[in-house]
Amino acid sequence: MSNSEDKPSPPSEVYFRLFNEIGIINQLSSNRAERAMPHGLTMSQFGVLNHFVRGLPPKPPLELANAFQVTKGAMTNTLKQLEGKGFVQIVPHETDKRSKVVSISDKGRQAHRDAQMQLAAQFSDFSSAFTEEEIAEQLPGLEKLRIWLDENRP
Amino acid sequence: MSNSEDKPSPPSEVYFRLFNEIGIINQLSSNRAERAMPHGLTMSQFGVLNHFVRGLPPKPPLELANAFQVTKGAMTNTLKQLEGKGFVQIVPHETDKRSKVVSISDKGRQAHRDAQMQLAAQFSDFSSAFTEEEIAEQLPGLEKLRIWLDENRP
DNA sequence: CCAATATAGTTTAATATTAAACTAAAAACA
DNA sequence: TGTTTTTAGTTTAATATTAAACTATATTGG
Repeated sequence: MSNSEDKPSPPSEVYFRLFNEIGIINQLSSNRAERAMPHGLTMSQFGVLNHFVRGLPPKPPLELANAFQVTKGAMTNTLKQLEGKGFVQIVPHETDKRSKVVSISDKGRQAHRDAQMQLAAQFSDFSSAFTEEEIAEQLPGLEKLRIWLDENRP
Repeated sequence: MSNSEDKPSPPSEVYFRLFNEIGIINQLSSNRAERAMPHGLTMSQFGVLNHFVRGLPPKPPLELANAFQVTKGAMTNTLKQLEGKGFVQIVPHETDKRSKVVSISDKGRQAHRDAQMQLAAQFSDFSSAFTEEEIAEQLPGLEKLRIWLDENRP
């Protein structure tokens, strides 16, 4: 819809198109994913559950904020919601009284499983349309971009 | 940061990682781009200017909302800002009195040029790190994804 | 040891966005 | 033709997010 012209591009055009495509894919896929979320989870909340489900150890809110590249205030809000639903525990840090430690609860793990089921259903047509190999081919290039952008934040 | 484990993935894991990588790249690149924006432009506002600068003809707000996949209300807001800055004109539709027609102004074209300059500067280190060929290789795969997701919105 | 500075988390005000209600005009249809 | 239903745009209330101010604790450096 937005643009499919074949004009000879000025040099920087290729970079622009890269981020444009990625932006559109992100919007379309996020829209899909959000519709699938159970338990009134937002994508931000799901992201936190996912983080811990992947085996990463309990950690303070600030580390989570950094990992997800949001402000401390945003993470305060996200964690408040998750705690309210009983999906995470938040306890004082043992030695540093300024800090806290967040960990996932059994209820949180179950909610994450539910969410994964819904996601799989919501994206079943997608996974029929694209083979795993086809997708896997894209990953290294994207990872390289992601790593560079992460390590060279302005 | 978020995850670099090498466990044997369950089938759907590849798809998940695809959208995860894309989400992170989008966030990092949007962050960069937003910092570069002059004239108090948001990315949404820049998107509208960019649309018209690419030679697309004047069109009603609803078509813009659809093109950018935002609600009519969001587009009302974006256009109000752009009109306030004098970067677009909004006139009544000739025949359909419910509708309006949006077009870019000379001031809007200049603002877009300014923005492009700033963007080029903000991403100069990126374009040093990745050749055009390298990026161009990624585009067809991404386009295919974008087109499928666009044509198969749930 | 104490004062200055840095850090973790919360709160506040502002903003962009969405879904839904609303208004006005056009299209369908009977 | 006149009534019903769609459609274009705006407005409203709710929410997620950010930047900045603020509080409490930790660290650093005389």
